Amino acid sequence: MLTERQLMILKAIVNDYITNAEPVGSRSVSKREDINYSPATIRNEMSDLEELGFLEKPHSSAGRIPSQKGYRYYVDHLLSPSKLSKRDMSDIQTLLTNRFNEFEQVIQQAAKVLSNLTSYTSIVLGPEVFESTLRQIQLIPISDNQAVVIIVTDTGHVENQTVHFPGTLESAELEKVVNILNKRLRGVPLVQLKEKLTEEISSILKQYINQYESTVEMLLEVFRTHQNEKVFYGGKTNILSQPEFHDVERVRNILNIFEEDALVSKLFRSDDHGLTIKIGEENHFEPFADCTIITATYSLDGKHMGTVGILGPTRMEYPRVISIMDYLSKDMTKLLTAWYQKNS
Amino acid sequence: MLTERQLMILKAIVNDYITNAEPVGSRSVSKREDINYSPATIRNEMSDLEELGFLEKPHSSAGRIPSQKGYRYYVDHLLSPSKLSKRDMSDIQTLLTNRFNEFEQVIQQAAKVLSNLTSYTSIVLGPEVFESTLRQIQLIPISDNQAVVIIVTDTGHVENQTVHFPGTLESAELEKVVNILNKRLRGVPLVQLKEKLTEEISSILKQYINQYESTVEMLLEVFRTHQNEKVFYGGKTNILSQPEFHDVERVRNILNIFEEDALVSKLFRSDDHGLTIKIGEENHFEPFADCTIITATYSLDGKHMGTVGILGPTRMEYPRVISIMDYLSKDMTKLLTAWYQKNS
DNA sequence: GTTAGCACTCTTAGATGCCGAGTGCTAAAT
DNA sequence: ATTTAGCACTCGGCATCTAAGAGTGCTAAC
Repeated sequence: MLTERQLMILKAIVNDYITNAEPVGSRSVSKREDINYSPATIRNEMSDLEELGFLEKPHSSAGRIPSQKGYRYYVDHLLSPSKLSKRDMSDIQTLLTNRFNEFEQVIQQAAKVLSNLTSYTSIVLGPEVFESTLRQIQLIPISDNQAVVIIVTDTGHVENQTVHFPGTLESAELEKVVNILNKRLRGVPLVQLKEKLTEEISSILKQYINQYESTVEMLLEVFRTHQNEKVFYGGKTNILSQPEFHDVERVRNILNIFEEDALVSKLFRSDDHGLTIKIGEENHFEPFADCTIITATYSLDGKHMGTVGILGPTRMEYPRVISIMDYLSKDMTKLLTAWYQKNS
Repeated sequence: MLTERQLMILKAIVNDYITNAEPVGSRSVSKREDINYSPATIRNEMSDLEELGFLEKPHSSAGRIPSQKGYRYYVDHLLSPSKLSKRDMSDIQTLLTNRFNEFEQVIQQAAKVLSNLTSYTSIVLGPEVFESTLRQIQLIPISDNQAVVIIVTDTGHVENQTVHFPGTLESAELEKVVNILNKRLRGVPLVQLKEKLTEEISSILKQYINQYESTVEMLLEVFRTHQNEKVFYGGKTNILSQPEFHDVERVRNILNIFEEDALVSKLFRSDDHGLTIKIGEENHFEPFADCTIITATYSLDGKHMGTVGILGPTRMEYPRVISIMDYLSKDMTKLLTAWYQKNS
């Protein structure tokens, strides 16, 4: 168990290191207003804190920096959540009062605001596909042998896809197909579409449609392509302005990750409601060994919808970022609810 | 006018510098098999070439490196186009034999192949909006007050957009609107849609549709949002592996540009048929002051469609990149033509 | 016209030494 | 029993110096 004084010192060191990015020495700790001990006393405590694993030394005659365990303890027990500044709040509000037609625009905006406010990199995941269900499906022929399939989900997400198309299918038949699909598939989760198609629909289609085989094949093709949830970024290169990421090689590794949306989506998805903080190796991902990821979820009727995330150095402005993320994710939930009521 | 020998030397220096990224000295030039002069002679010639502006010295006792003018001369007069290796050709072919439904998939793939083969960053611009015309427009209501508008262009590009929608419009009326639009707007360049709508269509709609005002407004909204041509990237971070871009600040400037598709599209668009090479300041864009951009266009029936581009250091493997770009752009044209014939 | 020779320049890498920040320990002060 | 002052010690960072090496430019000889 840490003593009161050790807590004060640990907190002081983390705060100091977060803002200055430089090892903190005993002298500078002892100079703080709320701490009235001599450097020597601080030194002894720091030595103990190091032994306990909360601090570490870059080298023998430097100050101390927080270890991963130190950050973790700080986040769990020491952190005093900062009040959002008026400015920050109004920035977020501005974003959310913008007119928008598609929910994606909000998500996009959210990513932008988040990275601007924090100067870290933001990642916002759109509604997760496997959660959403089909609201409507449409087939529009655009040439002799091509058609566009439009899928609208219950979350208002619209997706289109061009497919090869049995040219011989007549428009009357086509309409029949669309009607059957809409009747039978409305409300079905996207991930189950394929299954449902083979099990139920295909036999029904057989009754009504001549070209049923090629039609089913086409639909399978549509449903197969696993529609990944979209990923939106803000401030991809912000990480470059952090002093600990001045090494080109390391930066490259991280930037490359952003090119693979599927991977990013896996790394950042969070299913916990509320805030999740993963520090350094807690991410279980080598390139993020000295990064912290903070995620929060936004939801609809208590149903988890998507994730907003921040990627920064472990030396992150935790209090500020946490407040911002909390505020933003809650506002997104509100906005989403309002939007959904209006358009459902 | 440069002498034969000066040409040889200039060429040798550029080639050497391109591969080794280090200033070239007189000794190493004189060691080349095709050059049989002593270092001293080479030195004199190099001194002359410097005076003429084709070479420069990083500092007084280093070798020479090509100046921008030197690269330009090299590209214009000295460059011997390299035969594509079997391997490269087959890589490109593989890409182009992939099945694909949308032309965008080819473009995406092209960007990937291009960056893989060259290890520079590739930028491929999709068909330019202001060139393409409307083939078909569709309106699909998806809720009481929302609809999806689908626009299909003559190039097979499909675009969807969600709009607010006068809820009172009945489906019979809706159909009428769609019919009128398709009849009147087919073949009209996308950029002229707005104009055409206000000048012609709106009065026609007035005759048939009750809710004509809000409908026109909605359509204007759709046509207003300038649908930017899409930009596809390959190897965004490749630039980081070039030794001349090991400075984080400069790299950041360049990477940030990639976040603004509109800007990239402006910088890389090329209207010339064939290959364009812009070296350093020829780009008239400060962050690209030591970059070379090579672009080539792909087309359809001789009509310019889009651009493939490469961004690398001025010290670029010109012969190889040029061959690859030439080959790829021609193949894309071929593929596009075939695809278009099949699907028009 | 070409080249060998040589003095000169300038970068780079290592070595050296010093400064300052910071520690750890001990012994004195509270 | 804490706390603190004092002091020796450590180590990175910085500036200075040196030697090596690569390359040039000039001159004089071929």
